[in-house]
Parts: sequence; C-alpha cells; structure tokens
Amino acid sequence: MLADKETKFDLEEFLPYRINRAAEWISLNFAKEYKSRYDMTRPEWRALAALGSLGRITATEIGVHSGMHKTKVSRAVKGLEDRRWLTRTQNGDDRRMEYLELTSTGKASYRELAKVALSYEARLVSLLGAQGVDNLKRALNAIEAAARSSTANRDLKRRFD
Amino acid sequence: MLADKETKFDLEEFLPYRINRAAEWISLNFAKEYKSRYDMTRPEWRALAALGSLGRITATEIGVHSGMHKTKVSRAVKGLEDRRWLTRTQNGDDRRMEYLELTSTGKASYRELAKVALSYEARLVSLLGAQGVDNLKRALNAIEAAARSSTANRDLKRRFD
DNA sequence: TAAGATTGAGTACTCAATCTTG
DNA sequence: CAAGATTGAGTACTCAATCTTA
Repeated sequence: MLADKETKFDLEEFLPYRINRAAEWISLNFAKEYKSRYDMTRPEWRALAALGSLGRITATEIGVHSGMHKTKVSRAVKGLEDRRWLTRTQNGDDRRMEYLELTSTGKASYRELAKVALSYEARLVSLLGAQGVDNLKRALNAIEAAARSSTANRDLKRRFD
Repeated sequence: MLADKETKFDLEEFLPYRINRAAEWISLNFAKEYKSRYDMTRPEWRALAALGSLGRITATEIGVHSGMHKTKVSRAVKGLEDRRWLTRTQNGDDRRMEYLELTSTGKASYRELAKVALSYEARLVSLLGAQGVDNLKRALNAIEAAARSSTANRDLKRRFD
C-alpha cells in the first residue's frame, strides 16, 4: 500500500533556512562590535570597508564591491559624509558621478575596524577549525559560482537594476 | 625594515560578508517563489512552515522553531489569521497563551509551499553537487553548535529576551 | 514580579519616481 | 532616451513600553 503523497518538510532541516540563520548569527555578533563602538549601520560598515580597501572610487563601484543596492549605497555614503569620514570630488569628465575618498579620520576608523573585523574572523576560524573553514569556503565558492552564472542569466537582473 | 603595521583587509574575502551574501542570494531566489504566488513575507512563510510541520503550537514555540523574534512572530501570526489560514484557541489552564492551528485552507497552502520549498532545495543540491552539500552541512553543523553554546553563554541573550 | 503576547515610536528597507548629465 | 545618483512613499524591522494573566 502506498501512503498518500504526504510532503515531509521540516523547516529546521531546510538548507536555505539553516544558511540564513547561520549567516544572521555570524553577522549579528560582528555588527554588535561596530554598532557599539561607532553606532554604524551595516551598509555604512560595508561602504567604509570598500572605500578603505579600494581607495578613491564611485558610488557605483561601492555597490559592486559590497553587494549593496544603489539606494543603500547612497544613504550609507551620506552617513559617512555626515561623520566627515569621506569627501566627494567632482569628476570633470563626467559630472554625473563623484569620486569618493576617505578623510584621514575615515581612514583611521577604517584601520581600526579592519582590525576588529580580522580578529572577529580569526575567532570564527578558530571556532570552526581548519577543516570546518575549508568546508565552508568550498561551499561558498560553489554558491558564489552559481550566483554569478545565474545573475548573468538575467534571473536576478532586475534586483540589481 | 618592517613595513608599518598596515592591516590588510578585503571585504570580498571576509567570511561573514561572504556567508551573508550567499545566504541572501539563496533566500531571495526562494522568496520570489512565495512572494509572487501568495504575496507572503518571510516571517509569514516561516510561521506557516513551523505550524505545518508541528501542528498545534503556541506563538513562543513558533519563535523557537523558526528563529524569529516574538514581535515578528506576533505580526506574522496576525497576517496568517487575516488570510484565514490559522485559528486561535484559548488554553483554559493558562489564559496568557493561545494555541495556534492551521485551517484547512492554511494546511493546503502549507502543502503546496512545502513542495515548492523541497523542489527549490533539490535545485540547490544539484547546483552544489553531493560533495558541496556535504561540505555545506558540515560547516552549518559547526556554526550551529557554536551558536548554541554561545547563546547559552548569555552572549546574545538580550536579543531573544 | 515574571511570563506570554501585543502595540507604538523610530529607524531602515524596497521599489518606483525624479533629477541631472551624457 | 540611457546612466549615475538621490529622493519619497509605503512597508517591515528593532527596541522599549504596555497589557493581561500567573
């Protein structure tokens, strides 16, 4: 006798849910560090990190390198500007865009936060162990490869404009 | 000569960032499915999944099994109630809490969405390959174990009240 | 006082205009 | 009309009261 077609589903075994919960836990713990120190939002931290590691770039480039929507970038940049952590300079060739660059205060904050970030990552690595980190990186590589080929296939195109 | 203590930091190699980006990609793709079909939010989907797999439970239990804050649970439950997908019944012994249960319409939607979820997971699995899924699950197990022991250590306690 | 659950205030998000320049 | 960037409207989130019952 066949049982009727009952669909077995357990949210706590569902991979998308598990990945999300793990990611949330990891980034909440890290966010506490920069929120409590600087009262920064996550988009601001990401924009700062992009500017700190890349130097003088445009808002669009921040979006590309931080995976954020352009409205998030726009507001994060405004936030950093209000703190005097970055300056804008007009591009003479194309005045639609501005080059963004960290001030010396911004750079100092970046260096400090980069250290915090690296030590947080080090704690995570020691938590997972060498083998665990290796597993995680392999999995991330596979997902990132899938994401790249799917966005190339116009699947998520509209989400990123 | 030692170079001065430059902190090298690349956001795109930063594990917390990579995990988050991967998780967002996976859940955005899935969310499109239930958003376009039912115009549901993620908290609503999670509450539906918890109710569908566990049966008659309280709001607190939904929170435990779906990893959501109680205010999210409260609003998600209200949303499902407005759709007539669940009913509340008073507990005579302790009238602070109500038992929540899916209606027949709610159960039908749950079964349909569970199928969608499983087929999405299957696509993800085939994308990653057997080895990739294995790597991912090992990594998730390690992170979940770390999260459990750390929340037990009252680190994140305040976030969950 | 505490526990289960809801509500309100403020903030951040998403999506669709909008503005400016090319 | 397209591209870089910003703004506004509506929605969802977080956090701190609040309400009710134990």
